[in-house]
Amino acid sequence: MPDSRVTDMDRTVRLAQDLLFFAYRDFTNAADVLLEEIGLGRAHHRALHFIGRNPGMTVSELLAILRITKQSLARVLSDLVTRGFVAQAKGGADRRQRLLTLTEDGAALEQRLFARQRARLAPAFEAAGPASFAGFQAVMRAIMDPEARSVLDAAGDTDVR
Amino acid sequence: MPDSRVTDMDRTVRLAQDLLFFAYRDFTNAADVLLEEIGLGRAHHRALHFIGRNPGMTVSELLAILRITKQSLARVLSDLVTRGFVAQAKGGADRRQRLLTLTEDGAALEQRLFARQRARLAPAFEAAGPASFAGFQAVMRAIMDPEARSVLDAAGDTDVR
DNA sequence: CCGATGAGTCAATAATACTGACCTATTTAT
DNA sequence: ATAAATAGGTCAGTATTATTGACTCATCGG
Repeated sequence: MPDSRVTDMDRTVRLAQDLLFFAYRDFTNAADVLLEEIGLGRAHHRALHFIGRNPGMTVSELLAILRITKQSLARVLSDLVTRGFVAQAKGGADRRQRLLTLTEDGAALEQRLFARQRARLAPAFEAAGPASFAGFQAVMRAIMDPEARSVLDAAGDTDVR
Repeated sequence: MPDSRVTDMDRTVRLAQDLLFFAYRDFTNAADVLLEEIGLGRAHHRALHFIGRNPGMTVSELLAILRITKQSLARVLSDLVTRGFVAQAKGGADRRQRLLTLTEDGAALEQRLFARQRARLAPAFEAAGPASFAGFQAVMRAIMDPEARSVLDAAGDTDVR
C-alpha cells in the first residue's frame, strides 16, 4: 500500500485551488455584462487594462504579459484600433516599435469596465481590512512568476495621473 | 471638466486586478505541461478537481460550480468517462441523478496534476507565512459570490480521507 | 396521472487560442 | 556597408472551450 498521507499543506493547497477558482471566476464575471453590450470579449478587456496601466508599452511587452501568441493578440488589437479604443504610435528611440496607448474613448471604456470590477472588489477589501489585504498581496505576489513581480513593480511607477 | 479623482481604493483595486491576473495565470499554467502530455485541457482538470473534492456530487452541482452550460460540460465529462477517469453511479435517493466520482485512475491523475500546482503554491505559502495566508483567504472569500462561499464550506466536510 | 426536474443529445456557432510560414522595416553588430 | 537580429504584421488552417436552442428520456412529487 502506497503512503498516501495528506499533509496540512496538502489541505491548504486544496483550499487555495478553490479560492483561486471562485474568486477569479467572479472577479472576471463582474465586467462581462458590459463587455457583451459593447461586443467585446475578455481578451479585449485584458488588453485595455494593461495598455491603460502601461501607456506607451510595446506590442512585445503586451505579448509577454498576456502570454499569448502574436496572432491571438493581432485580432484583439486590430479590433480595438479599428473601433478607436487604442492608438499606435511609432517609437521614438526604435521606430520599429508601435507604442500602445488608450484613446480618449478607450480610456472612457476602460473606466466603465474598471467600475464594474471595483464594485466587486472594493467592498471585499473593506470587509477584509487592510491587514488581510496585505496578506492577500504577499501571497499573490509569491504565487506568480518572479518576472511578473517585476512587471508589477514597474507598472506602479507609470500609474500616476 | 469631469471629476476624475483617483482614490486610494482605486489604486488598490488596480493593483488587485494585476495580482489576480498574474497569480491565476501562473497557477493554472503549472499543470498545463502535464495536461498536454495526457491530451486533456484545463476544463478537464477543473472537472477532475471538483469531482475529487466533492465525491458523489451530481452533474447539476458541478454545472453550478463551473458556471458553464450542460453542453460544454457534456464533452468534457464524456471524455473523462470514456477514458476511465470518472465514474457515474445512479443516485440512491433520486435515480435520475448521476453521482460523479473519480476512478482509481482518475484519482491518480488528479494527484499528479495536484502535485504540479502544489509545487507552485506550497513554497509561496511558506514564504508568505500563515498570517498572510489568513489574509489571502479572507480576501478571496470576500471577492467571491456568497453562494461560492457556501460551496467552499461544504467541500471542507467531504475532504476527509 | 401530470407537471417539473436531472440528465443526455443534436446541430450550429462564437471567442479565444494555437502552429507554421512568410514579409517588411529597422536596428545592431561585424 | 552589409548581414543578422529584432519588432511588428499577416496568411492559412486548426483546436479548445464555450455558447444557444430544441429536443428526448427517465424519474420524482404532488
